[in-house]
Amino acid sequence: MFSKTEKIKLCTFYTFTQNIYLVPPNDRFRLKCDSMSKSKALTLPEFRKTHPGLIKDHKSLVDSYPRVPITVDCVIFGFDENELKVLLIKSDFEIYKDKWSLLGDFAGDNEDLDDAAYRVLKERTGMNDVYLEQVRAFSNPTRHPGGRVITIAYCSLLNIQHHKLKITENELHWHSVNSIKDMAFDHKPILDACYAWLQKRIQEHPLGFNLLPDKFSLRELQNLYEAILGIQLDRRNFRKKFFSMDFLVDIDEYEQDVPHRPGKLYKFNFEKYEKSRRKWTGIDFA
Amino acid sequence: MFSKTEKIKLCTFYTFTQNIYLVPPNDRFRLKCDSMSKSKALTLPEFRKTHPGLIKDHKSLVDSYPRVPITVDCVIFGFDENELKVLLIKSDFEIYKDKWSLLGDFAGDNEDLDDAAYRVLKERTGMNDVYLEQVRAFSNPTRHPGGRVITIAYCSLLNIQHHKLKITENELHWHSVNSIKDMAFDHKPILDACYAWLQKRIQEHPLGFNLLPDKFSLRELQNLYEAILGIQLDRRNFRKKFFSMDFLVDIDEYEQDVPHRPGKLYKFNFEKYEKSRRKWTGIDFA
DNA sequence: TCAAAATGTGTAAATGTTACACAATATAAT
DNA sequence: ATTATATTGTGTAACATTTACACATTTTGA
Repeated sequence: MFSKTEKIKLCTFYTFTQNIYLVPPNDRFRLKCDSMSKSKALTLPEFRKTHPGLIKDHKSLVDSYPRVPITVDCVIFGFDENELKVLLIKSDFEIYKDKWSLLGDFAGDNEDLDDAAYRVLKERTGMNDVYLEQVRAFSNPTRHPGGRVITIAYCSLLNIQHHKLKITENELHWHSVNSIKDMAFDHKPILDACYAWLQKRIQEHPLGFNLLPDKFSLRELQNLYEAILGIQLDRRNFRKKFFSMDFLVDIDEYEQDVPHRPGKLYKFNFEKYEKSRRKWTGIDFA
Repeated sequence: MFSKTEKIKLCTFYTFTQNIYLVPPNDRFRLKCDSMSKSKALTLPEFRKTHPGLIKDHKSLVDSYPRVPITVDCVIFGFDENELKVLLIKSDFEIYKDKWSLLGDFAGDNEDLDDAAYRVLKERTGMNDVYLEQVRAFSNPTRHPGGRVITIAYCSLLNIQHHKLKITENELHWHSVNSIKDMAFDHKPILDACYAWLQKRIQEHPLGFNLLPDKFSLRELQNLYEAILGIQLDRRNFRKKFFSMDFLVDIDEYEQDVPHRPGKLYKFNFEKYEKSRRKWTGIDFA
């Protein structure tokens, strides 16, 4: 990873450590043995004791594992009217009538979860070149009224204006993230987790560009950051910062149909970014 | 989350954005439709067309989902002899003879994944007050020779010297993280992912204290950071930084049995940290 | 008593962040 | 055409943080 003798700027290190927080071991991360639900199946150590011969047969071991229905749920974010939006669908379930739920589906028998999430995206939006990243698993045994289902949450970012975007089903709607009160299943906490994840991520990685058109003005970029982070930023400092990163390409075009002086349009230079990324010594947010 | 009108220091924001990187949509996050494995089961949209009546019955819907064996795998880190260590076990499987694997077990029928991971920790180490956090799911259909198994990776940090730590099974051993070449299953990439996760995390959160004894010297703390990040840090600046955070409690004790001037010992003040955390406006790495 | 090894401490230079104001440019209304 | 309106585009000084760096002190062990 890093050579032991290589020095890095403490700056980066410090800036992060200064914001350090810790979840005390007795709080969020406490042992939950007391409240643990008991499984009928043998644990692996038990299995090894009771089936000393079987352990070498990995197929029969796997066959002995309990099996759980697995779904993926996609939190699909878009940016429109200076608001962060999320694509939701009217719940299929009677008990969640009038509630909205995330776009999800079960994982196929031999399907990688990333593939399943891409499949959901493709089926629902028609788009196939979309930012997608796994966030985390939600596994509360009572999270689904139809029985035990584990879901893996994915966060997706797309340009709501993209010409390929086709929301055909009329039960699909974009919702302003801040206006959503409750949802079907545990989808509200899942959305919250993905939103918090996004807020953190766009400060470390230039994910935000996935929400914008190919060409964008700095005002749009700033609006995006302000909307997602829920803060206001100084225009001059914002511009200074992004220009100093030197990944914006001036394409010598201007906004059109705005009732004021039009701003310049830029593209994000992925290639340059990728190259310069490798040069960075020091801490690397891989 | 944040009030729209509330201003935050751009400082924090900038420091992060300057290290922004982006995974181009055509690379790591490209659509994988072409390589997708086909599932025999109907997808949810298909199901809704072919079973318009059934959709309201959530139990039969869930029953129609494919079921997958789920495991948790714990990457248990410790710190000893100025090296980051990980607790591994000799593989149970003939085909992985002489290879090491992570500590894992399947998830019980109605067991939350966090509970399953805590259970593994308790069974293997005897400890129950341990830092544990989910990292992510690994779901490659061919990752397990015994058939399709999805695993959720957890990262755990514990004090290797803790009096409650009891490694009873003699097939368990601590390994220097940097010395591990290959492992059973896909456990090496899982370990790598958790190590990268940890490197990032200890710069944002004071997780590192979980690896140290209750009382520690600043030299130990610095050794910890240097070992995990693989870098060297300036001693004076390191001390200055941690003192300025003001979460270290001087307990007026000193190292013993060291062949040189003994250093002062400190504790980490969790409570003070928790309190001051709430005061922070601006970006919050929740 | 001395050598060895580590602890403990402060400051100046460099860098990064913040706060802030006014001219320039386009549209819309008159 | 002229003017009002709205927004873009730009620089600098004060402040805060980070970095680089050296020597006296304390203990052990020879």
